[in-house]
Amino acid sequence: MLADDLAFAIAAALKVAELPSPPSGIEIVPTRNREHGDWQTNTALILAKIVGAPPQDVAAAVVAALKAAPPAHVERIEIAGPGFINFFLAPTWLHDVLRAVVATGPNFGHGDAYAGMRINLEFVSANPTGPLHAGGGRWVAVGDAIANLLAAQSAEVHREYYLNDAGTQLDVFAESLMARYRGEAPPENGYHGGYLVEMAATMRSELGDEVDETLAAAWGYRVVVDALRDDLARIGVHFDTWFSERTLHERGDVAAVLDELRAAGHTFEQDGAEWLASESLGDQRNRVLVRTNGTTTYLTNDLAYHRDKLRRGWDHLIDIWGADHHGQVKSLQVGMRALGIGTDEVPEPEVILGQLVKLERGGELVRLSKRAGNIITLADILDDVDPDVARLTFLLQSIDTTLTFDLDVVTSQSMENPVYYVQYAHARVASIARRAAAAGITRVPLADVDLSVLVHERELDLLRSLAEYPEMLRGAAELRAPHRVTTWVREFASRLHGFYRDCRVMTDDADLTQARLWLAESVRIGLAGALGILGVGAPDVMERLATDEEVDE
RNA sequence: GCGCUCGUAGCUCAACGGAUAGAGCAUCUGAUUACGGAUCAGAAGGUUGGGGGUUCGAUUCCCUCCGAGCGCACCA
Repeated sequence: MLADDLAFAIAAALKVAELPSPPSGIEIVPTRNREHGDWQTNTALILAKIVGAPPQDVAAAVVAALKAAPPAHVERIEIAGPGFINFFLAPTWLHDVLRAVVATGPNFGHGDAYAGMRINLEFVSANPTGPLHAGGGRWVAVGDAIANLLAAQSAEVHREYYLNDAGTQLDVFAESLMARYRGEAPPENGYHGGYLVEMAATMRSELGDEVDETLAAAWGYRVVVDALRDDLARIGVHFDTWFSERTLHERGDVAAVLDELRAAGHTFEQDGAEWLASESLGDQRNRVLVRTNGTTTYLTNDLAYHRDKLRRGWDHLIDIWGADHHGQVKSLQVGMRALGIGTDEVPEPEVILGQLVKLERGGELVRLSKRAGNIITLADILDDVDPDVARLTFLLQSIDTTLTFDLDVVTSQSMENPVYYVQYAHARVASIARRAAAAGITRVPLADVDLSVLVHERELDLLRSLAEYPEMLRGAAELRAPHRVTTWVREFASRLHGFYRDCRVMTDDADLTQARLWLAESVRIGLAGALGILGVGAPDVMERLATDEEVDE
């Protein structure tokens, strides 16, 4: 790609100018402002400090050497601002981009930043005590997209769901289910959701009138897990492993972890409980490992769980958690360190924290609590909107920001969702191809097409977006920021719509038609690729909106 | 009180430490005998919460203050 050519040329120029090769911090990137050319580098600004010369002088020396052996496509090189070196390129460099997109196909933009890395990505992992709530959809969409991003950088990615099926929450759940089964109200601290009433009725019809608590717990657990799986399937997310916490207890993994922590001298007894001396390791405070009643805490079990993931061969562990769990991050990492994990070879678990979702309806905040029972589930959302709409809505903004999910806007006014804007772009491109085929116009091999006719700003903008796509994907993967893909694809779709408006593909000019058909094909690849990362469909046709008149009839 | 995260246009949000901070919505003004108008073009809108600091350069990094969300269990 061009960036490599420029980097190579700059490195060579530095040698000629007898300047040191710069350390990290140099960038060779597309300009944001067209007036500054097509690509820019801050090489001279970085080097100036090292060699103790004015940036302008350093830039002048580099540019002189560059001009002696200009990289391909470069028409003009300028020094501007505090010492930027700006490259003005012939449009031919973008025609190369088009060829690269078509040659690579669906995997265009993918990289190898994480080649050889075996990543276990755990996300959602909602307690099996009820249906997924609407806000949890954020982790479904974000987790799946991050998995796609990592895989696009050649990592082997394993999607995992952790079922907390051994704790007291499940007991409380079973008690609540039994209470409903007997026609009573759930216990004070139990689950009051209406779904338990329905479940209890189903249980009675399936299992009869002689159900005891043990049977109810087993049956309820199975039903809830099946429901979780179904909801996830509806939105198109598949987990490779559903890991049961019970396994850890049954196999003795939890006991083994405790023994190791004791042997390493990281535990102590106090107030009848056994503690992890985590404060001395950097945690906010010490944490209980074994309660007074002899049972282990969530932390102890989680340590055993994460170590199991490593033992299963995953060398990089990533958890996606809601911000309400941020207090546990340090405990987990410090605990793993106490187990001797968290070395240079084996990094400690990485935790991606995401801010919570705020649900609104009619401008009013909707308070959600699985226990209180006033839940709005992900299934409720999917009853009203297409999974694509739900997914993109969750992927519109950075996970560092609180997401306000307005149920009225997303459902009743769903046509305003940007997903349609982007999908429409894809449908338009597909439509062009259909029209061409219907008119008997077929694309000749790309090698035989003269792309130099693609000089319209609309055309070049599309190709510029495609040129930036690989670097955008890499950055989104590294930052675990799928919303960057959303931002990119919205911009790209906007450029397609602009192109569509100003540039007719099929004209009497056969050469131009061929070039634009191939441009359309490269755009299709880019749109489909980005939407694929996001887990959003790229339809060839879209149902026409009903007009007001049609609605009236 | 302590900790984590956040604060950008009227609203919702973008912006690898880079040049003149960008989109959408809302507001105003325009565009369609053509490949799907679910579209496009333009205008207006900003002291990036306040104040310091580092840097050639700060929305971005550091300190401090203000404000918001979330944590601070022998629940998960």
